[in-house]
Amino acid sequence: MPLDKNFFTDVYEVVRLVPKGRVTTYGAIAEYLGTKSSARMVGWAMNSAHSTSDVPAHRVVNRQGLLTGKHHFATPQAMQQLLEAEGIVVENDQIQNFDKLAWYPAKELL
DNA sequence: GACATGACGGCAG
DNA sequence: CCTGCCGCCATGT
Repeated sequence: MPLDKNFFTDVYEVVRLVPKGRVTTYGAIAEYLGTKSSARMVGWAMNSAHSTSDVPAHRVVNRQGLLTGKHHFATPQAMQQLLEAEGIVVENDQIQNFDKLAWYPAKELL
């Protein structure tokens, strides 16, 4: 069990801090961590987050507000269902009012 | 050890 | 406006 997952841990923490009914993006998290160029790593961290029940990965979407990672959930519907359960409107895997729901740790959590 | 891929994003053409 | 490539780091084959 490598403990060098400080990066991952940071990602989990930020995602966990996302207010209910809000969503964040891979780029936002990456930028907050200083590795904005490595947005992919954030996604990879989410992959690991799958084992962590404390990480609401469903609140993490890409820059377009598109549920790109829904396929990685237990079921492709789980992500959208969870989002809708929080009051977020999702249509065709696309979050509506994404610009309003977007939560940027580097800005909001400033 | 090298090549290909991945829950992304930005820039160039 | 749309398409394509590169960068970034880690993992799998």
